[in-house]
Amino acid sequence: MVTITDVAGQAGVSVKTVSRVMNNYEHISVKTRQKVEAAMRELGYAPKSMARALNMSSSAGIGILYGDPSSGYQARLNHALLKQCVGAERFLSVEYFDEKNPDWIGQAEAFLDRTKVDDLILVPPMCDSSELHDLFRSRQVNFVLLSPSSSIAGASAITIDDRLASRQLTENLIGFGHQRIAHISGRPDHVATLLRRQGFEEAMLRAGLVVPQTYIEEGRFRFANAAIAANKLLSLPERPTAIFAANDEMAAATIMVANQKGLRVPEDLSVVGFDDSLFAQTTWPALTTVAQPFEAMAKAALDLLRSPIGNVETKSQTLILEHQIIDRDSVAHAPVD
Amino acid sequence: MVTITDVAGQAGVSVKTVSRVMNNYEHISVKTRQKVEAAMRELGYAPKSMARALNMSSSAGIGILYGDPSSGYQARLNHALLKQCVGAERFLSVEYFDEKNPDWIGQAEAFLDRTKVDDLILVPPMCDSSELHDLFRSRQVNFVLLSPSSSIAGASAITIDDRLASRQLTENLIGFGHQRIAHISGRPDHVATLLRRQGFEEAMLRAGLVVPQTYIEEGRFRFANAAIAANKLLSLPERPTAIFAANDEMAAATIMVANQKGLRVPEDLSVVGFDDSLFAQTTWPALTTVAQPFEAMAKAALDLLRSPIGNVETKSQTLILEHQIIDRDSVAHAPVD
DNA sequence: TTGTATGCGTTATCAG
DNA sequence: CTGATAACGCATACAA
Repeated sequence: MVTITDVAGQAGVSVKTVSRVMNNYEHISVKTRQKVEAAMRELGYAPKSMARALNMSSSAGIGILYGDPSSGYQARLNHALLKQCVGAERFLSVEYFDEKNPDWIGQAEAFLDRTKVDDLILVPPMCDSSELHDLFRSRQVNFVLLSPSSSIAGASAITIDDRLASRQLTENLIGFGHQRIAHISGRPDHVATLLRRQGFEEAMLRAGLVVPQTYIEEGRFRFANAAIAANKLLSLPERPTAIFAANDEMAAATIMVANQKGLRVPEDLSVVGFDDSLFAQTTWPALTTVAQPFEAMAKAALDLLRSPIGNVETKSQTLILEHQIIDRDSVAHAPVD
Repeated sequence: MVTITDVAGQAGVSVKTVSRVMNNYEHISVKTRQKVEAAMRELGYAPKSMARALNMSSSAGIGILYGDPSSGYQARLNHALLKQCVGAERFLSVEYFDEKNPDWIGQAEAFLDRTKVDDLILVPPMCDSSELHDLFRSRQVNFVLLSPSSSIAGASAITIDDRLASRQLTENLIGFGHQRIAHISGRPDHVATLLRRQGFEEAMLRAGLVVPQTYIEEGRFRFANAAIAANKLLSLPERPTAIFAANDEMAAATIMVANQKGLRVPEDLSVVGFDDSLFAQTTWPALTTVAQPFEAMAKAALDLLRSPIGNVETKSQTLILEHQIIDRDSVAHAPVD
């Protein structure tokens, strides 16, 4: 096992200097830094989080409470976080948080006691519980919210602009000449649902396009519900030429229904989704959608967490990260009647 | 923060004695033990796992190295493992293992040094590297293999019977009167690919059914490749009435292609997949497939790990867990010509 | 800009 | 059966 002392020896410097390099201290000569970094590489040195945690009197762990085990969102977020953690010499304590168990506080306390993490990342729906916020504050643990419903005073949050993204996606469709655009929305109890729908309507309004009542159907973010919704939409006398589904899973359902009805995508019907999930690439044609910047979110989360909680009056910022519209093959010019 | 020293002071004994009590050592007087336990309770003492790990150079962590971040397999496995860990007072150290970085040994050593786990769970493709096995053995870390290519001497493994499952799935199809059954296989470098194909052929052989060369296409486990394969299959003069895809993703592609060609599933074409992944439930009709027993696998893995490595001659068992055929809606009686 | 000495909370050694 | 003291690997006053 190679320790910091070995590296110091190899580089011909003291352990403290090596420590400085690792924690990228300010005042250090470039030459020394390079020497140390070379030594670390040669020896294949990896700092031990345990030892480090010991004298920093806080575990290097970052806790993350997730609720929905089946969501690809979580898997991708974890992956991004994991990669960041390696670079930051930290580790992830992932915890399944049973949403159905009403005693959220109890679950959270048990988790804290067990893992001793003092940094937490909260995703929906846990990120919206003020009881949880209070608990964490009283126990002095830092936390950042990912895509919370609303910004919480005194808590940092990271999100993307769902509404803007949806508007852009819709404008994209409009740019292709579409005028009859329908929307399949998500679960009514989810903020993103509202935001995405608003973005859609905003784009339509700006373009002077009308959205008939019948052009908005609820899909609850689920494949099965969306299939029913798409069926209704595509059976309308004035059939839409494009459908914006509030997530990829529902967009996939839409494509499938279109196929069943003998409609070609994108020639007869353009479809866009949201999330850039696995579905977006495993559907044919591949889906035009919007990607959340998981890597950036993970990095931002770690950065936000790094700044110590300090005084309660601490500046708590809400970061709005840039999303990305992914153009693939599910959109084409509106068919001429 | 209350430390072992505080407890020692309160109980009027030495720190070592407290340590002994915590690790329930043999030779200790009942009276002393009670004194110490009382002190621990009064002070609300909780041992710091970090300090312990530092000294013992081993943590309560279970390491798991995963390669493919996009696989739903990993997410489901992690979830199952996580739930088991909570009950067992252990924790999971999930690590992304860059398959493309050729220095597997280096990566693994760094991980071991950093986390000090001495229990490891290996999934494909890492589970098949004998270099890795040697490393772990030399460092005295326990490991269990999940679905390895072949059983490794001196290593415990957990798997399901891919061949049997495939045979049953195929027999299921045959039971519905299908005779012209085609197969879309996986990546040629993956064992499961071979096993699943063998199971398929075995069932056909037993039923006295022939499998023309043209009825086997390679899909590489990927949606896009499978779509091409399905297209070929469904364009054959003697079109198959059923297709067994070696995983759900490819089965989903098959259904999509069928739809595009105006074929109804399952009326005109029956389709089965493998894995019971997200795709199985988000395809229409829902897929008949085989489910891996993730919960049982996780439990078995922890059990196997619990038994100490002890002597090298230790019994290393290979557990073959029961899979489950999930009957959904993608299979129907063969159409009459 | 860099090095020396000390401590973090726990377990292990080896003596009593 | 029990206790003083040295590790474990790293960070940080304090000094140079």
